[in-house]
Amino acid sequence: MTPKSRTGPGPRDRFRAQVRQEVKAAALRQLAEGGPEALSLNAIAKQLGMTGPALYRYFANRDSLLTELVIDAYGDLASALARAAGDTTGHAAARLAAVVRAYRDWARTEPHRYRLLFRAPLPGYDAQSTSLVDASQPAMNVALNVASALAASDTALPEGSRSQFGEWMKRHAIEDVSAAVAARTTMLWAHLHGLVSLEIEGNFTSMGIDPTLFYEEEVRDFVQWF
Amino acid sequence: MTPKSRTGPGPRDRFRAQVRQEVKAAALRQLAEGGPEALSLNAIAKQLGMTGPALYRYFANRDSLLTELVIDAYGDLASALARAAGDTTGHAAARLAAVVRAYRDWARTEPHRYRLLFRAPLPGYDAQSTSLVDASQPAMNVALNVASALAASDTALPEGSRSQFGEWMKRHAIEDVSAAVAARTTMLWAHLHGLVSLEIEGNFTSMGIDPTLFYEEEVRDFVQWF
DNA sequence: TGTACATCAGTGAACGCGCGTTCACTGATGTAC
DNA sequence: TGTACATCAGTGAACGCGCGTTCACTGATGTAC
Repeated sequence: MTPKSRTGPGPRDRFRAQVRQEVKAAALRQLAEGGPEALSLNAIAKQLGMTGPALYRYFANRDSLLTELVIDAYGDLASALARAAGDTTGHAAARLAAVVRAYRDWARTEPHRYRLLFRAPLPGYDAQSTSLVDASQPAMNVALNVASALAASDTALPEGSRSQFGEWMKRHAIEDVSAAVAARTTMLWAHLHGLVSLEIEGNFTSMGIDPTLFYEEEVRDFVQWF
Repeated sequence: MTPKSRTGPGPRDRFRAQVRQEVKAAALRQLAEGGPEALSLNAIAKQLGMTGPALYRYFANRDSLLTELVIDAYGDLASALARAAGDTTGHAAARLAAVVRAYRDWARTEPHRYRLLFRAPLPGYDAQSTSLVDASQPAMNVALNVASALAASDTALPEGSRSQFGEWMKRHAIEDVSAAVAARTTMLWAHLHGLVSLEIEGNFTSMGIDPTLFYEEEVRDFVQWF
């Protein structure tokens, strides 16, 4: 039952919201140190000077905390990409390059959150649930829009792919993007994901190689494709 | 102290070797079901009808079992790639395509082992230790050799990359491969890793898209690069 | 060939630890009259 | 403005579980003479 006449959150609500944020911040600190399986409610509580059960006032259980972290991370990534796209003026290719670099930079700055997004974090945790797939959409949309500006006309694409991407776009209400651009952007994303995940796991470092040039090459390849 | 005059393993040695294999097989079964953090010595022992401490007769500890699984997996992947390269006759591009498909197929058949290779499996486990980097080399060599057959002449490559890859090859005693081919093959590998890891985590499935065509495109792109 | 001995696979108990989660409760805080 | 009440954050104990690892031991197996 809500209070008689009240608009906006009361002091208790604000307190709740703030503690929720602190819990999430502590959780991220743990992820940064120990990987997804190191996320422990008891340890988080201890870090905040509370006992374990207190957290159940703020999150239903461990999985919903994890889910919220994933959704936050998707939102954060999308913001970073959108900022890069918006900050850059000039040719669409330059904007795409900025988005690509922003993708890489975000992952390098917060590798633990990147891992949270793109690998099944825990046994039994469904990383492809509808809500999570939806949460990933905004970031993808940034890339799609910039890519669309690069290639107005619909280029060649095998019929199978055309219909598959067409369905996908219809399902996510994506308009003003051709199936060819969607397919090509997905491929770009896969390429970037390959580079980024090898980079943050230290594979290039152990080879003694700086992957920076690879990212620039991606952009050139992408542009030439149309 | 070794027995007086004996060549080859005795019955006890053979028994040991067999149990070791059974332990590893049980471990892989567990990985297939629960992910890397689900690998439990006690659970493995139970599956083999033994008690936990018995495993310490066969492996020093959990980490060395894990390491052995990783090394086995690298060997297995290298075999699969070499088989694909050897089975295919004809133009070098066809052989490369076969290797690419073999890479994908191996990952699809054994996603849990693929994950074991290309992500930091556990907090505190050093996936980039020297022995593991060495173990990964044979698989890379298969790709390098096939790629080399495709492009004999040394094409353009930024100076920074040229020297970095030159050093890398010197360190791993890789000969008859140009720095440009090494760089390009590394890029191909990163691309494939991106596709494969998204595929085995279910990202394409959740998009309703069959990534098969993407792999074929990789090969075409690679060949055209020279 | 038979017997004594060394080897070593496997057990069972124990150590110390951490996990997520539930439950009944205390005590402070904000709210309504 | 003051008092009674409802709300609800947080505690502490408990449940049941699993983990890796050590240790002293039993008992079977292979080996040497």
